Amino acid sequence: MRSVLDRQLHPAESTQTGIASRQAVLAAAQQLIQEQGYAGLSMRELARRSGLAKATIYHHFQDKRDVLLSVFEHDIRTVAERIAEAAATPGSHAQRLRAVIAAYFAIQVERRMVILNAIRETVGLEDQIWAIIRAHRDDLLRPIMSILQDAIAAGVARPVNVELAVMALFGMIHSFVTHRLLIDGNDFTAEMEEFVLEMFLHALHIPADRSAHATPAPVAPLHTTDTE
Amino acid sequence: MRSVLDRQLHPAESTQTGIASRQAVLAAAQQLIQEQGYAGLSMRELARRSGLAKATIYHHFQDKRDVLLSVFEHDIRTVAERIAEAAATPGSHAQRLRAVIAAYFAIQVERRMVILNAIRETVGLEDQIWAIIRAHRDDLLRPIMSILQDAIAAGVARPVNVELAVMALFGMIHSFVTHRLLIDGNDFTAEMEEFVLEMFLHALHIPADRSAHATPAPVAPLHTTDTE
Amino acid sequence: MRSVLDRQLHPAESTQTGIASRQAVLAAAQQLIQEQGYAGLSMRELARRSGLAKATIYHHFQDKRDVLLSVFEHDIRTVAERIAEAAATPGSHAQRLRAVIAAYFAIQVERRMVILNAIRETVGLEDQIWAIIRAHRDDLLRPIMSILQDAIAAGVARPVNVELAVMALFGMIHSFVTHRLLIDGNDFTAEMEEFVLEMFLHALHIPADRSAHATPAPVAPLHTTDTE
Amino acid sequence: MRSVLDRQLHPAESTQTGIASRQAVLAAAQQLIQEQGYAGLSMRELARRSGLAKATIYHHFQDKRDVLLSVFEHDIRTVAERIAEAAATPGSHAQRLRAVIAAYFAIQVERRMVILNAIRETVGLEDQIWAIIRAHRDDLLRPIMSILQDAIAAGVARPVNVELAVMALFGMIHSFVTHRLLIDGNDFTAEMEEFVLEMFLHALHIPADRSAHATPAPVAPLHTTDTE
DNA sequence: GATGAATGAGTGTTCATTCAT
DNA sequence: TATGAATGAACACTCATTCAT
Repeated sequence: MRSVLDRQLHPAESTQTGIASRQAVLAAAQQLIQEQGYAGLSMRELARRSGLAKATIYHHFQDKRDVLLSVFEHDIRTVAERIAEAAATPGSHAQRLRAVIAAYFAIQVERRMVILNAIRETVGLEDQIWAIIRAHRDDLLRPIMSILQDAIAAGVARPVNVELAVMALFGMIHSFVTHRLLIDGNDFTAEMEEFVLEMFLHALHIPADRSAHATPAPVAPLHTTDTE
Repeated sequence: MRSVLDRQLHPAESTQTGIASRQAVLAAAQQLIQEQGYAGLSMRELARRSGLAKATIYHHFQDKRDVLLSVFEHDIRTVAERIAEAAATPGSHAQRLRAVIAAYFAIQVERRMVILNAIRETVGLEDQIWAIIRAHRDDLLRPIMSILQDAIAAGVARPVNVELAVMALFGMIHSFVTHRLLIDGNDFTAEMEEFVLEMFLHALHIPADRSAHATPAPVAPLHTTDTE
Repeated sequence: MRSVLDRQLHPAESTQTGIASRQAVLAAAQQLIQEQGYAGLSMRELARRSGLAKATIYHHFQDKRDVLLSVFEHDIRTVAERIAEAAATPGSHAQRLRAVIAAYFAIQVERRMVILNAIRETVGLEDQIWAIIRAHRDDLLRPIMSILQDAIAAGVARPVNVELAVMALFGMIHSFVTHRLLIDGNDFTAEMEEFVLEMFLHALHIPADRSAHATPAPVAPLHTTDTE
Repeated sequence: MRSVLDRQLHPAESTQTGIASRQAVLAAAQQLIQEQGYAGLSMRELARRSGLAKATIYHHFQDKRDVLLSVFEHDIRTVAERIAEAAATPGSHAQRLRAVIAAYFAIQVERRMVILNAIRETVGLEDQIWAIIRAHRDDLLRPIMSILQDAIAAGVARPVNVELAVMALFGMIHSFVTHRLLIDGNDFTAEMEEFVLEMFLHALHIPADRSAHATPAPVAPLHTTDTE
């Protein structure tokens, strides 16, 4: 009966099968949310997909909210990891930003869902979701903010509010991802990545570094347990 | 029974009271969506708020989808009008962009809903919503694209894909609006508007024009019929 | 959608079929409660018995609480009527008390449920049930209290707190009814009635009047609409 | 797995902790029933309160029915003890009746539940509950019946069916307790006790004995194991 | 144009109980 | 003795929609 709201339990106490069931639910939930949005997450369907009885889900999670929050937290954490990884790419500021942008693009497209923007669906849940977001927002933004701070300190970028700059960067990416997923459908990812990078570099006066394209870290599918 | 999908009917056939009822439904729907998101739009509540019986709503709309689509179309049209209005502000390119940004910010905040991003909630409706968006996307983007094209033609801005640039601009704004509405709550609108404008101008190499702040067109509440 | 909590609607507005359905639900509910107690009143079963769909019940009643309260109020009102009727029997004080006792015995046995005592089952409902009980308690007690006041004024009975005396009378009857219904099963009603009357008359020093047995008013089944 | 229905097991087989667990369950059950009525006794909550796992309860009791019946039997036994104790008060018949009435009042109020009347909630359980009641009814009634028989034999009371008389007495008390607990809330216990005693004495023509108020035996909380 | 009545399918959640360990 | 895991059946209630009037 581990839950997002109940973290004091040590994770090793659960039996092997117990953990497996719990993760089966989370995996099914993640998949359902990707396919049908938050509103599409019905406990009935979740039970069907996870291969468990409805009542069994309630053995592992307090309620639907708890499932949702667990998925949400796991996801935001995974995204933060991916971004941090990409930001750690060696190379020039431009190269590192390119890697970050590519990674974030990849994650968003891969999941058909934009975490930060998808919040709006979850009206009655907002209070608890805020807490999770506030707790992880820094992890999400910090690696990129660091790059910008470095660049500014090095005199390579003009001085700006780096937090706002990163938010602006995320916004641009969201916009293109949404467009690609919902409107156009064609894959102009490479082109869009290039455009976003260029806009961002120009906005901050960072010189483009076209000598070599940084190879973005390969993006593993979410909810794989091997990286945890 | 006029509906979005049923436009061949001539508009004069409805009685005075008929039109009034239809608009009462639309107004109630718009209000409900703002308050509770798309998922919060239940026919029961819609009936209660509009003062009509549930069955009566089905006289004016084919089904819930039809109500949703009607609201959606009306809204996107209103937003397009506001943007066009703001883009028509006389002044330098920078001033006009400032007006556009301010207007878009105002609309989004005013409604607690970001149209383009909110689409994701409406899985299953997407097909029909796409049609509406595709039909109106140009109206939304064109006025701002024009400004950029002018600026580029005048040698004031560097040459870029103007469509992508406008999408990037919208994305940045969405990002800040979301943050303000859901995470922070404090009103840093002025600061954020300034930041977005500055980022965008720098990204396009458009010289800032601080001689005078363009006064954005006053934003009327949506769903007022007087402007139609 | 008339409900206990929603009395301002004028009763004539409902259609004939609407009223019929509402009463079918109330009748089924009354029957179920008799058979299985308050806890046995499931909406599922209520739908089955009343021949309506579950959702239809919610068209006529706000929720289960509303059904329960409606039945409860109707019942307590009916009991009050029966008692008032019996108390109006012409004859000596002893005769009238005998009539009242017989009537109350009959009602309780007929229904397998003792209203005033059965309250205890309805823990979470108590607040609203209290309101109904307080509103009707006087109607229940007053007719019998009148008999006692008359008897006291006439010097026939010793002076006592008549309200407490009537409560004591009800308590004795409940005790015997419970015993008969749940423990013994045999019908000693006549004997028990006689015993209760005798105890009560002695307790108040009212001389027994054995000249003629008052014929108790015939007890019609509850929930018949002809008396409303 | 000792249970009410399974008495052939020799009591010494249980370990010390086993007995403790069993009684923890009974104590929690008793408390839950007091607070929420019979319907409020859920195995889940029972597990939580008793500090045991749900499955463990099934080691000590066959099923929920068994728990209920065990509590019920323990309670009725305790009540019988208290009454016998009070009836053994030395003094006149009136004094002993006063002691009995006070004791019974105290028990009922203390528990917010009237055993004999509360049965009605437990439809479907009735068959087994009857058995318990029949087995203990005599223990409950006999001490008071004895007082009356003494009084009649001594020519102090008029001759009546003493069993019915005691049932009538219990009924009066239940009525006042119910009223106090559910309707009025104020504590008129002393006044009500006096009234009941007076009614009963008059009903049986037992002379009141106001020389000294018998001090009722102090009422210990139920489910204490020290008195067993 | 308007509505009360009605409904099947679905919502999330709790129930008492079983079983392998 | 003890328990985590699991479950089918039930729970009260809401959904968007239809239809006769």
